Amino acid sequence: MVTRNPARPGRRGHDPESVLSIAVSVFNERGYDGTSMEDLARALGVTKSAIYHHVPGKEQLLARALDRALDGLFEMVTDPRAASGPAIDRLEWVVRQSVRILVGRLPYVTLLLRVRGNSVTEQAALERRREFDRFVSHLVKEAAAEGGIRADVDPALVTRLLFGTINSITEWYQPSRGASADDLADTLLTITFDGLRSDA
Amino acid sequence: MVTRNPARPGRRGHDPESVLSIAVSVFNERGYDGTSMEDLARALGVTKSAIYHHVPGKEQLLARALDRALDGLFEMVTDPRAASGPAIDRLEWVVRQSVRILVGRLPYVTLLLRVRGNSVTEQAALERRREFDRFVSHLVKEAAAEGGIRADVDPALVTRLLFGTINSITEWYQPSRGASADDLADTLLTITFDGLRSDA
DNA sequence: TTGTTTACCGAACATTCGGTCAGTTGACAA
DNA sequence: TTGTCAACTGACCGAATGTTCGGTAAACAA
Repeated sequence: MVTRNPARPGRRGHDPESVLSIAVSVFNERGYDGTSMEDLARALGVTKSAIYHHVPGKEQLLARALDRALDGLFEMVTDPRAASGPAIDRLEWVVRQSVRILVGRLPYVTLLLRVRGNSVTEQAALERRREFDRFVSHLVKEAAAEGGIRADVDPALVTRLLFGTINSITEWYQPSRGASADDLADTLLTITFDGLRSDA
Repeated sequence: MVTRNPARPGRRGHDPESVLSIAVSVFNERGYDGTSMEDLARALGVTKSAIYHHVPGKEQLLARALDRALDGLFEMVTDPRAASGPAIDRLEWVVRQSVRILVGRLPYVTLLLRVRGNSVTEQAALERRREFDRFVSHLVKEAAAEGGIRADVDPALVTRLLFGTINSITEWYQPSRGASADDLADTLLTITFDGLRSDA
């Protein structure tokens, strides 16, 4: 049996992992459709054809990246901390955890949020994402029913705006500069749960 | 002098305006780079070459659409209602007005928010958008300095999250179903200014 | 009926696209 | 030194891309 050797023989250079991570960063700069295999090759410092030695093709590159984002989100759905306790507390945990995943897997989540369903790969990712949205939406409804969040706003609308706020982080966040994931989550929860206005 | 006659002679069919509006809706479905001139032709019910009778090319179509969104935003910057009074009130007005423009020019603003700078056209649009962001950012700083919004959060971060929330509306809003622009702005302001939590 | 204006078609264009393949290069182990 | 394995090159393919152009069809005015 051939086990993958970490220090394998042969020429050293790229492997599927490094190709993926560089490809995703280019996808996020120029957009998936706006990125050619030539663009990727240039960013990798190799020829176009070399990419096919590591990865079956462009769309597989996208599929692997999207799975990486979605797998993170679905770990949350099955976590016991999302299943018991007051809904408002579970919602807070899900929000905080979402920010953590978004920051921890920033390039992959960024790519996911820009998918529009142009291929079967993208449509499958969209469907998984919708499933996550339903999970969160249900949680917000519970929090509203338990009186944890204000009763004068539509829970479905709250869900959209709340996760719109979270997802917008991908538009500007840079891991090097700025706050950590936890600090960011703190600020976001303060604003969304207690409001911007002073006093209140 | 030749004035453009509204009921002009000749074969009736598309004009630059109808081409633009249909093109933008296709751009938003498939993404600008993911849309071919064939796609546009199919949506218009004509041949590829017919499009060039109305519009100089694909990129000009994008440029005109982006200007339509940006012109709306900059009308706000020069409005006297954004220049006098307590900063918190001006901020509230700008937020409400932003939602109105976003809803009123939904397809154009949606397109603008997805631009990443792949061409000079896109770069120019990004620069105008950054200028608008600076205007809003300054307003939030004023509101913080005047004590209108809470002092324990970074104004720059507040700006990003606040407009992240607003811009996320483009991800789901459908003019036919759901709330009007003003109702939507009311809910958004309630949540962002007073918070989700009940009581408070 | 004729002339003018506008909208459009169909064929072709140069270029770029994602992808294939046979062969070469370089690092390590034996 | 030789063999092996992975990484890579360069030439190439068919299809799709945005755009051009010469000619045509339809609506209106005269």
